[in-house]
Amino acid sequence: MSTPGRGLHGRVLDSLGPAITAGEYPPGSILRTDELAQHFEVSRSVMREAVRVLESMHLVESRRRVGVTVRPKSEWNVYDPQVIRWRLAGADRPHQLRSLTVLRSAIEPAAAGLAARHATAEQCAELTECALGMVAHSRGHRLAEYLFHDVAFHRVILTASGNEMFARLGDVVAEVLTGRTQHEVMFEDPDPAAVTLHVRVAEAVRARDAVRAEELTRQITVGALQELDILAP
Amino acid sequence: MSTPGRGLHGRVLDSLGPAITAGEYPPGSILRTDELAQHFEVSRSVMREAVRVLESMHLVESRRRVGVTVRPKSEWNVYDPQVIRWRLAGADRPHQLRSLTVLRSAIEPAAAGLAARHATAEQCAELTECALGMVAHSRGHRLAEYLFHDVAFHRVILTASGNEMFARLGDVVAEVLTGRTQHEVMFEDPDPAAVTLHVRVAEAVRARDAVRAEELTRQITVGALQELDILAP
DNA sequence: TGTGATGTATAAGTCTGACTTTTTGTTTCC
DNA sequence: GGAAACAAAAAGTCAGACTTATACATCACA
Repeated sequence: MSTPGRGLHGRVLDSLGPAITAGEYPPGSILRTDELAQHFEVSRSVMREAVRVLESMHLVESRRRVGVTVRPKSEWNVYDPQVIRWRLAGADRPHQLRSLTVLRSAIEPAAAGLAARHATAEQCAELTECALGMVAHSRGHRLAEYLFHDVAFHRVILTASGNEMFARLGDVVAEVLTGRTQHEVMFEDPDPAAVTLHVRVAEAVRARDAVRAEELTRQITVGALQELDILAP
Repeated sequence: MSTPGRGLHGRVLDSLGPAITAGEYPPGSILRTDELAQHFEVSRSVMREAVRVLESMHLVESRRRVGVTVRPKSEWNVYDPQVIRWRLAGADRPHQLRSLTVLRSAIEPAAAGLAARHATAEQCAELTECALGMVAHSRGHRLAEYLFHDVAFHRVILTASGNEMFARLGDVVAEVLTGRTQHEVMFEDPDPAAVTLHVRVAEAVRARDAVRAEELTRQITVGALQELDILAP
């Protein structure tokens, strides 16, 4: 997914990023560019580029005569899609998944309300199509196809809200939904109630009923939260 | 604010970042590292580091034999504090301010609800202190002091929610509130109703009344949205 | 003994030049 | 007209020399 191996510095990041976000180098740890460059068998310039990227994510801080120090978790740019992906791939995946689901439950109802006001006719059609796709694949262990339409549905909602900040959370939601299907338990077919809710949200948006779209979406996110509570109470 | 002039590459970013986010180089524009390096009078290595950072923000994409192309706005990492700052300093400041205020109105009520459940005794005390500070400076054009306590109040709420994603929006909210006071109109003393609402939110959190804290915070954010509508309908 | 000035080692920061690799666009040839 | 070979362009990589800021230790002086 995304951009794998865009140069040497990218491969260094794919290795160092997850290590830092996983807490392998605890906050306050001091790294030295030269040592890192040796360890990853790259030149200093490549290593410096990688460090610059980590610095822009507020994962590390580079200071003269000191080295590259790992910053406390509370300062990380946790909205950076790359950071999110690293953390979801690491040990605190459950914790991260919960944080993001709580975020979803705040954002998506509001987005749905706005979508009901601003969605274009085309977006309404897409929404209905996605919902129907979910229905069509909600039985018989067609999880991959179901997920595809589920992700598309939420992306359309977020985009149709007309708010760029909401729209950019599409990747995050996709990551959460995908993660839930792939790594977490999802033995059985999706909850029929959830499927129905999606269909009704699509209807509400098409009917320009902002209040109903918001409330129904809230029910979807509440369901997602409950699902987490069942898995890790 | 933040980290001004952390090296040569930082100064290049301070110049190039705002230019790109302001649309000075429209999406699809092609820049060349060597030319940029000449233009900014820095070495290629410094320029490359700057480009790497812009790349990690998804502002540009670097491809061999092509150059550094500016990505469409829809792909930018709009949650990156640096990007937010650049955009707030640029021409589409009003648009950005509106997006962020809508985001606030989705996040903060939810955060307040969680804060009512999870806030420590110390955080409750801080909250009350902030609210009282707002009251104390709500008259007589003491805008700077009022702002200080306002920002602190919202930071505590977001932190006390216990959700790291919410907590990291503290800087964004601070930026919005500061921007409102500094650049936008705020001739008169703050709205007394808003001040009262903050006091009542503090009370609700202390009383562990999540529903009330959420509802009162919603009223604060609704007020913020209305304020924007009055300024730019 | 404490405090301020001085010195020094260290690691990041910067620059330069040469070389490699990928990719695009053209040209050639069947 | 299409495929294959070619050439040029720009990013990517590397190595080495030099600069600069700064933490820390040392020493002098009060």
